[in-house]
Amino acid sequence: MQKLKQHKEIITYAVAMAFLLLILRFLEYRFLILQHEFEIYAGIIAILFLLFGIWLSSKIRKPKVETVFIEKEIKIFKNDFIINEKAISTLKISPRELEVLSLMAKGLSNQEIADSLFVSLNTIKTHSSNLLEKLDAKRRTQAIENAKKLQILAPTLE
Amino acid sequence: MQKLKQHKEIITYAVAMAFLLLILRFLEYRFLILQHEFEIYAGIIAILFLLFGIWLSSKIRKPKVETVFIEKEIKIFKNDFIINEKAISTLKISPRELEVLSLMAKGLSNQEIADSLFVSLNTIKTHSSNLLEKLDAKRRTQAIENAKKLQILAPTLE
DNA sequence: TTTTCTCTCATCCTTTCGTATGATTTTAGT
DNA sequence: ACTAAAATCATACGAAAGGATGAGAGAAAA
Repeated sequence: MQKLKQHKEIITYAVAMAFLLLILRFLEYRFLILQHEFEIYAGIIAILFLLFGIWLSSKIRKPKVETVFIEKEIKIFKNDFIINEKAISTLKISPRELEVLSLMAKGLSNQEIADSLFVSLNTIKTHSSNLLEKLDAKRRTQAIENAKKLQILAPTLE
Repeated sequence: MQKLKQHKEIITYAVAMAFLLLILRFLEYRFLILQHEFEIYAGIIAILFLLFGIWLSSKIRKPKVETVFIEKEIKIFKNDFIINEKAISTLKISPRELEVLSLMAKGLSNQEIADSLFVSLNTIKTHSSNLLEKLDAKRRTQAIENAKKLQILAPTLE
């Protein structure tokens, strides 16, 4: 059954061919006796097979495949920021330090950070110092820049 | 002459057709006398016109074009950062100040900025002070943050 | 020519930041 | 119970950063 389906086209052509030959036979026995009708008979055959050829051709011919590449632009927003947890753990930055770091990046002073976290200025200074060392920075501005490059901090976007 | 060229194909088909009919005639006079050879004659006509039909079809018919659309994904990273010229002009930030600002954002100290711009530390301090006032900031970290929010500086992306 | 702007540099002073060091307390894991 | 890491706080000093102010040089606009 599957093979029948696979060779469906070939079978179709074969049937069509057989049908044409049958017509041929029919015409042969019908008109052969009448000698003078031969030209008409030949003409019919010619037209018939001409048409058959045209039809066959359209079926047989493989369609030209034209491949068109549609360039689909996929905009990737670099805003889909994912915190680089690995960097944080490898640099051994503690949660509290990270907290301080993010407030630093917002432009707060040590005193302001201390106030908002309800700890002393000295505590923030210690965190700050540790952060600078862990982030290999000499200044807080550099620390912030490095942290953003390492995707430890989200980029500042409007 | 031009018309000849324009109808070149049609003429070709006409000539081919005429040629085939000529063969038909020839075969007619050649084999008609021999009655028993009629089947062969009919077969030849059939094959001939079948082939002619196929050939004709291939010439006449427009080639079947099957268009295959393939979506090609093009990743576009959207860090298409555009400097907010308006903000710069409304805040009256001078080119030199902008230069200092961008170096600041990279984490350089005033001394390092002075060295890289071949000016004195005092000059950079002046620029820095002016920048802080223009950007409504109390600290350089805040100035940088504000500048990035105003799209005066590009965001830090890896 | 005069004015304005930008860039430059300086001085004095204050504030903030950063380093070094030590100590206490809490939390979490062994 | 012991240990290690984290968080807290402190003191003291030195290094940057920031504020206020004045001033000179050069270019461009009025």
